[in-house]
Amino acid sequence: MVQRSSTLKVLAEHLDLSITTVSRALAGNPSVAARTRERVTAAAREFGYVPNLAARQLVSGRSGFAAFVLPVRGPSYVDSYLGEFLTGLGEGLATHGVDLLLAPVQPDRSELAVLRHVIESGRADGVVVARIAEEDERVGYLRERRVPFVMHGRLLDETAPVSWLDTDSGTAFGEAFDMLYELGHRRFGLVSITDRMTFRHLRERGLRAAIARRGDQAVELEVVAAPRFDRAAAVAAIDGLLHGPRRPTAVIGLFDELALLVLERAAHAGLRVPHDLSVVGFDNVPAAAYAPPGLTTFDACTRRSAKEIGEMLVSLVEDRGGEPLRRLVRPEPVLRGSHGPAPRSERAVRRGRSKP
Amino acid sequence: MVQRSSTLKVLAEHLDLSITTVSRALAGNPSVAARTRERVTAAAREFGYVPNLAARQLVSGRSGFAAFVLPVRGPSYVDSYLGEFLTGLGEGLATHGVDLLLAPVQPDRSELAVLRHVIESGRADGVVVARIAEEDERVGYLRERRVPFVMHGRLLDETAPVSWLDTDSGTAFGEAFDMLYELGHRRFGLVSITDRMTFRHLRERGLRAAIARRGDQAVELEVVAAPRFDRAAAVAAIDGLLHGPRRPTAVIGLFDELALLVLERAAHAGLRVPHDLSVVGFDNVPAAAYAPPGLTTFDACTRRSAKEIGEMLVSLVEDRGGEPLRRLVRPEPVLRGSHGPAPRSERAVRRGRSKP
DNA sequence: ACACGGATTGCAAACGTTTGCGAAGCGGCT
DNA sequence: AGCCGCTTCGCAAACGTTTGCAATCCGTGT
Repeated sequence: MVQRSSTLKVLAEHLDLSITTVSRALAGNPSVAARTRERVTAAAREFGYVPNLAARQLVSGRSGFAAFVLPVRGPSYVDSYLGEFLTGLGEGLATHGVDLLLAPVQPDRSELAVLRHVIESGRADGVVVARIAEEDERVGYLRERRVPFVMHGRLLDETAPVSWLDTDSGTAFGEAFDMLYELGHRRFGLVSITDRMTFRHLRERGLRAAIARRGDQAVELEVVAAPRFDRAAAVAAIDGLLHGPRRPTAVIGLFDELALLVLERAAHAGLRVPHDLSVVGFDNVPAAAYAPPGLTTFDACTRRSAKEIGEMLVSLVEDRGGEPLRRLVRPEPVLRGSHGPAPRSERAVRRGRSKP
Repeated sequence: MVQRSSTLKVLAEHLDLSITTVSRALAGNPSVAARTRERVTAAAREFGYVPNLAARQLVSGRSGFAAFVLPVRGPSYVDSYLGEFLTGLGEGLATHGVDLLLAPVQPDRSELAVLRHVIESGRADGVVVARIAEEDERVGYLRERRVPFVMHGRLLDETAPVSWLDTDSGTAFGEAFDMLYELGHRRFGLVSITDRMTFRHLRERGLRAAIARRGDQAVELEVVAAPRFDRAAAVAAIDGLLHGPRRPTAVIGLFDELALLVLERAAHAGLRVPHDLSVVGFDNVPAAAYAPPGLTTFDACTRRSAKEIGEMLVSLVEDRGGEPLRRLVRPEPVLRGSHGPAPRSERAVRRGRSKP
């Protein structure tokens, strides 16, 4: 074991004081004389005293940890989400002296089992949960167990008394549609996923709501989907969309990774972006800036969001039983080169059809 | 506080046994009767008992944590390093039941101070350190304090008895040179950083060694550098290289971020890659695949490396005082479109000059 | 002289484990 | 009957804190 650092007992003996007084002096308790406090703090500094946090936790019941369960990921991914998220979370927690507990999930265990262990063993005071599924057993457990937690993302049930921060991607998808509609597009494609994540639902809903608001019967929307991390299936779905009978002039990816794939398949099919096809994504991953002609997308502000999530969690842990906290952050549109006016021919066709 | 989960005391009372026996039964101690052990495990399962780890740590002296200090980062970066690294680390630690402690550094504190606190407070049994500087105070502290730790990267002093895993980027840079030389390139540029990180040194050295091995006086190398996260300075340095009197035909970036910037500035200067200029990077960040014509680079295998680092750290913590562990992983070349034969004109000029 | 009150300090319990050592029970042997 | 040894279990200390309560000291007012 690492050579133990100085303890209260050592300090107390050296100062000829009781452990109690030393403890109180360091805690800034006003009942200890100013002179004594000075002696104690001086000695503590000299001895390099740092309190043992396990011991403190045992009596205080607080661990000073916020937990995050490390998602199990496929072999590879074009995604800086995790790094940005954890960086932000760290920023949000740092100011309150809270550390981050990253619990990896062993191959044979479920994410819920890991979460349970972290909580029941008293390792963490609060939890942050990302990638919310429509039926999320983790959320169910945390609520029942009355553990302070904050979700990155929302539940479908808006009335549930839970704390969350979400990027308003529904509205963003609506904005994307409006922008593309103004540019003359009428035939839309959406590349989605089959996984039952709430964000899929919210984004599709946002898009459909915007379409409905417009009230233009000429607007068409074709939705294709593939399992989240199944690249081959996504390629097949996108190719189906691009080579279908009524190829859309504008395709929206549920997130950048899919939109980038659309860019790739479009190039492969000889389609020029944005001349023949407009493409819009969501997230603003780094690669979006590099893929020609530059992917138009929305910045999810992951890092900033995570920072706020950290702060929310801290305040949740401090005053238990308070009202749940909610926060909707507005994603920033990032206009690059992958969107443009609908192809002339299409516009002509449309006009032709709309006045027969 | 979170409602406490069941304790040994509760179990003991319920089973009419002593705490000692219950503890031993759950630990699989053979001195408890088989029948008793069964009763205990059954009750433990029924009560959902999970041992309090703070209490266990207090007596065992082990926290079950590996610590990683969250680097403070600039406002943005094209980098998936952190996410991949932590994912891999999690994988390496998970099988041994070790959790990851991510310590964020408060704005007014140094990274070393955070590390000190984590260690002295007994929060972690071991540490992993990345981004090794030539003079690294963190490493100095950990060695002196005899804390088990593993570095991602190396010290310049090869003889120091410390554990590390590093990607052999020096050799990779040599390979890059050899490949480009075979393609006819003779005038090389290296875009480096001014920060005194050991990997800068190793990569430059690897490149220079390969040049020396070749023993061709016609080979030229111009090195430019900028502070690590200063994009404007990097742009200026690269532009200087590209518009200098003896523009290189091949430019190597110390890492992908710089190589991608070279691609950008080359396009800006009207240079075609790889026709007029070859560019090679290192790391294989996701964006490298998207930036046209595809950045030729080396895969740093971050995730796999991190997994091994996790395993190394675990074995280091288990048997203290063992020999330091070292591991050099060979980076995979990823050949894409950004390298090619040296421009014809250049080759002609070279031939002309070499036989006057 | 005595009581009182405020300032300062210490005692001891508690948090939930692990573990060295001793005790009890019991069967078999002499 | 007495002893031994094995199996099974419990007592109590220890890990390093925090904290309610009591103790001490000292000065002041009556």
